[in-house]
Amino acid sequence: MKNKYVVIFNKLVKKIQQGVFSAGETLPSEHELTAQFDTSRETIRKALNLLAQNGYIQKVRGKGSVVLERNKFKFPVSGLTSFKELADQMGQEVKTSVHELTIVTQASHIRRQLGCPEDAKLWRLIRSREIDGERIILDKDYIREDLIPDITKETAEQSLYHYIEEELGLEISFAKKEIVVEDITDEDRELLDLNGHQQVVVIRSYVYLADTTAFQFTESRHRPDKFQFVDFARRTKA
Amino acid sequence: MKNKYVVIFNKLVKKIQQGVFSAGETLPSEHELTAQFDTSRETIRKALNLLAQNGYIQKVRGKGSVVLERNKFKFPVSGLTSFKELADQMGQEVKTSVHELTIVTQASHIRRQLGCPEDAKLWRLIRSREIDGERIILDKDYIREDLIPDITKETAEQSLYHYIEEELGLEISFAKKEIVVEDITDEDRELLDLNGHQQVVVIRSYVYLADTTAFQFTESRHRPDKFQFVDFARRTKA
DNA sequence: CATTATAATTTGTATATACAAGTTATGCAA
DNA sequence: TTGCATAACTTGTATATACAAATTATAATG
Repeated sequence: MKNKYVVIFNKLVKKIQQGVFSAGETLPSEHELTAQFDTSRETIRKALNLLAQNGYIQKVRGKGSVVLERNKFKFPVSGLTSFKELADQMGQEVKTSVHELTIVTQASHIRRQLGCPEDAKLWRLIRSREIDGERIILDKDYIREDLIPDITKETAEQSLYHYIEEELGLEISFAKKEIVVEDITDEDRELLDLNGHQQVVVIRSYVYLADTTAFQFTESRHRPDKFQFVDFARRTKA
Repeated sequence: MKNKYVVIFNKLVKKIQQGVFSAGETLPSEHELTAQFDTSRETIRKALNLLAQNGYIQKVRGKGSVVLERNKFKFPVSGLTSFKELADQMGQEVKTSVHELTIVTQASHIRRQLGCPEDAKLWRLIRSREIDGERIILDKDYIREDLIPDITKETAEQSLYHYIEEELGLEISFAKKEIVVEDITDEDRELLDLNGHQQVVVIRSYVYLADTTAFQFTESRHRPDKFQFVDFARRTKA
C-alpha cells in the first residue's frame, strides 16, 4: 500500500469508478499526471500500465489513455479473487455454510500436486454458498496445514483470504485455473439446490504464495444457470 | 517484432518451452541477462515482467526469477487467441465449415454494442468446428464491414485474425469475454453433434482494436463435455 | 475556404543511476 | 563445529534523459 505507483493506481481506479473520468474520455497526459502527483513519468507509467492490464484504460500512442467502458458484462469475475471479495463487490446477500472442516492425511494425489512434504497434513474444507435462498455453489478446499495452521469455523464462514493475508502476513500471488462442465455427484445432490440440473460448472484452482509454494487446491462447483465468468483479455504480441 | 524487450521475451519463452530452463530453476539474474543480451537492466525487466504476466515465471525478491510448472492444466486457453492459433498450439486436427457468410443490416442491438455508425453493415459469419470427426463448436461472428471489407469463404476457413493483422495491418488489442451455460437452440441441434446434451457453454466476446474501436462480436458455443477453459491469474494488490 | 506543411503534444522505447529490501554466501569468533 | 554478523548478490522502486512514433493543433499557402 505504500508503493507510489500502486497508490496512484488505486486513486485513479477510484476516480474512474466514481465517474470523474468517464468512458471514452482520455486521462490527463502522463506529463500532467507527473505534475499532479509530484513524481516522475516512469512512476506514472507504471500506474497506467496497471490500469491497462486490468481493463480500465487503453493507451493510444500520440493520443492518450482512453478510459474504457467497464460494464459490457458487469464485473470481471476472473482473476484471483476470493468469494467474499466478489460478493462484497456485487453487493449480493450471501450465506456461507461450513459442512466439513477436518484434517486429512490421505489425498496423496492432491499433496503431490501441491508439492508438499509426504507427512504434511491438509485441511479439508467444504462450504456451500447460498444466494437468494438457494444453495448454488459448493466449494471444496484442500489447504496445507503446515502453512495455514489454524482455521476455525468462523474464519471459514467469513474470509479465509483475509485471514491468510492480514493475520498470517502471507502473500497470495497467483493461481492456475481450469473451468469444465461435469456430471453431478451425490455430494452435489445433498448440499446444493440443483433444481433439476444434471451437470455443474467446475472451477479447479491451484493457488500459490509469492515464493511459489502452492498452499491451496480448490474445486468450486456451480449450478449452471447461475454461473457467469467475466474476463478481460489482452492479446500477447508474438 | 522489432522491440528489443519483446524479442528477448520471445527468446526466453522458447528456451523455457524447450526445457533449457526447467520448472523450479531460476533464470540467469537480471544482471547476467543484461550482459547476455547486451542491453540495459530495465529492458530485461520489461521482458521478465511479460514472462511473469503470462505465467512463465515468478519473480522473488532476493532470489531470482523462478520458472513455473506450466502443465498443471495443459495449455492456457484464456487470453485473446484465435481458434486457429489454439488448434495449432494443441496440435489437434480441426476442420472448419462455413455455414453462412453474409452482410446484414439489421441486428441493431449488436451494432449499438459495437458502437458503429447507424448505417454500417455487418458481416454475419457462422462456422462449425469439427474435431476427431465430431462437430463440437459453433462460432457465430458479427464483424464490422467498414473495417474489414473483404472476407472470403477461404479466409473464414483459414485464419481470420491472420488476415486482419497481416493483410489489413490492423492491431487486435483486447477483448471483453463472458462465459455462461445456456440451453441449446434449433441452430445448435442442426449444426452440432450434440450427442444428447441439452446445454452448451457459451463464450461471448467483444473484440477491440488498439484504437479502442470494437470490430467483432463473437458467440462461441461449445458442447459441454469437450469444453475446457484454462487460465493463469495474478492477484491484483489492493 | 480547403489543403498542405509544420509544430506541438502524447505515448513508446532504451538507457542510466541510486538506493531499498530480501536472500544467499562468506568469514569470523566462540 | 556452530552460531552470528557481515558482505555479496538479486530483485523492487524512484528518478532522469534522449529519442522515436503517432496524433493533434497550428500556421502557411494556394
